[in-house]
Amino acid sequence: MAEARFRKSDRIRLSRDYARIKESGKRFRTRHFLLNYQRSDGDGIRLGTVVSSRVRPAHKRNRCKRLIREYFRMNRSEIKGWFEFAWNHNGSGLDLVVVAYPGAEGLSFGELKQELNAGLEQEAGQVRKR
RNA sequence: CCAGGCGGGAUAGGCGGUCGCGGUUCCGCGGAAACGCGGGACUGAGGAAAGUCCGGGCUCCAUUGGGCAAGCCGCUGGCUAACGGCCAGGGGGAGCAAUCCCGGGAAAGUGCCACAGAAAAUAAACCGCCCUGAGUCUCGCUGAAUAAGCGGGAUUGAAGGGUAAGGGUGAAACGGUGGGGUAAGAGCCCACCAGUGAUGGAAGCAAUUCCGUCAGCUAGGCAAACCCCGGCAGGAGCAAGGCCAAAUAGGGAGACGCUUGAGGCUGGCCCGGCCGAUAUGUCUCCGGGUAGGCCGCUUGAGGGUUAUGGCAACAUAACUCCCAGAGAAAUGACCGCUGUUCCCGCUCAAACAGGAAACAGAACCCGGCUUAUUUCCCGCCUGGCGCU
RNA sequence: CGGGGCAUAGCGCAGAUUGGUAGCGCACUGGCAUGGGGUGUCAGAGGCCGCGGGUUCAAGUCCCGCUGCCCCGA
Repeated sequence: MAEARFRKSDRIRLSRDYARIKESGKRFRTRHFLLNYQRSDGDGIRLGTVVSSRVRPAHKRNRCKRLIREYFRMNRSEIKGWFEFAWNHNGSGLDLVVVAYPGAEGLSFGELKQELNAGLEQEAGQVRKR
C-alpha cells in the first residue's frame, strides 16, 4: 500500500531540478502533454507537474495537476517497472516531469490515464530497443 | 391573478465506503541532533477567494527646509482607521407610479462650437423694412425755345442714414405673450409670466426652501478642454523586510582625523544640502552575499448573541467563540445509495428510464467597489383586471 | 502574487497633441501599355477603429467597466 502514497519527497520541488531535467533529460509528446524524464541516483521515482499558463482560469490549472498526480499515485509501480525493464537495471530512480497544454483541462480522469499510460509504455519500449 | 420596482436571506446537493493530500498536536521506534518511519486526534477555500479599480493596516526607503510642476476627489450633513464606500437630507432629470439616474464654479480668465446659416457670442448688419434722395423719365408753369429756372409725379435709382419685428439654417440664434408707441422698429414704455443680481424676513447645523422689496431690463453650450475654488496625499511594495547560511570567487570591511575634489546622491524638477574615487594616518573586526533554509504568517479596525443610544449608516457595553496558513503551492480519484429543479422519450396524466445542474481555488491582512454566476425563499411597495 | 503596456483595412503602421465626414505602404480587383509575363501607369474596392456603457450637438480621440495579447520583478 505504501506504493500508492504521494509524499513531498516524491515530488520535484526545486527549480534547479526542473531546469536540469529540461536541459539534460529526454522528452516525448502525447496529444495534450509533454513529458520530460531522466534517470536519477536515488532509488525512488519522482514527479513534477507543470501546466501551461494558457490553461485558464486558475482552478482549471489546479485540477489538471491533481489529475496528473492522481494518475501517478495509482500507477507508479507500473511505470517504475517499465523503465527498470527498459534500462535492465533494478532499483534505479526516475525523475518525471509532465507538462500539460491547453485542451488537457477538458479530459476526464479515464481519458488522461489512457493517454499517459499509452505514451509511457511506448516510450519505455523504444528505450529498451536502443 | 398579471405586470413591474426595491430590500434581505439560504444553497453551492447530501450520506456512506475504499485509496490519497496540507496544517497543528500527541504517542511509539530509530537517531547526538536535525530529522525520518509508523499510528491516533483535531482541522482544511469563496460570495465573489476574481478583476486589481479605490481606501487603510503592516514593512522598508526618504525626511534640513523653500519653491514649482503633476495626481486624485467634488450638492449638504453624518458614519468610519480611511475611502472614489455607506446612511440621511436637498436640488435637477426619466417614469402613470413604486422607484431609478445625475451633481462645485461658465457673472475670474483663455480656448473650442465642424457643415449649414445673415449671424455661433464685447454682438454684427447680408437680405428685408423704413427715411433722405444725386441721376433718369415725364407733366405743369415762366420762356421765342428742345436753352435755363421753379414746382409736381414716377422709378427695377447712385449714395448716405435708421432698424433688429421677419429671414425656411442649425445640436444650439441674444427672454415669452399681449398692448402702447414709431417713418419703420426695438424692454423704447406698460401689464402678466420666466430668469438673473442685490437686499430684508421666516424655517433649517447646512445644502436649500418659502414670503417680500429694489435694480438693470436678459446673462448660449462645453470644465469626463485648460482652468478657478475647496479638500486629500512622501515613495515603493510580503518577490516589502529581517535572521541563518553551503559551493564558488575574492581580500577586505567598518569607524575617526586631515588634504585634493573626478564623480555621485537627494526616488518628478529647481534652489539649497549631502556623500565622496585616489593618496595618507590611527583604531577595531571578520564580514558582505548567491543557492537553500527559517521568520514575517495569521487574534484581527475579527465573528456570534443580547442590551443601550441613534430615523439610519454606526457606536458603546457584557457574555461567548478561535475559524486554512501552503510555498513547483494542500480539498482529489473511484464506487454505492439518494434529495431538488430542468430537458428529452412514452403517456390523458403520473410513474419509470436516460441526461444536465453555475461562476470559480486562499498566497501578508482588512474595509469597499466592479465584474461572473445556479436553484429557490421571504418581506415591503406600485400599476392594471376581477370579486366582495 | 505584484507592477506596466498594446489593440485602427488581409499584413505592417499613421491619425489620439487641440473631439468635427479615418489615411499611408505592401497585397487585392479592373482598364491601358506588351505577342504574353514581369514592370510601369490610371482608376477602384476593402473599416460600425477589440467589446459594452457614459460625457458631448458630435467620440478612433475624453471618462468608466470588461475581453484578448505582450513585457518586467525571486
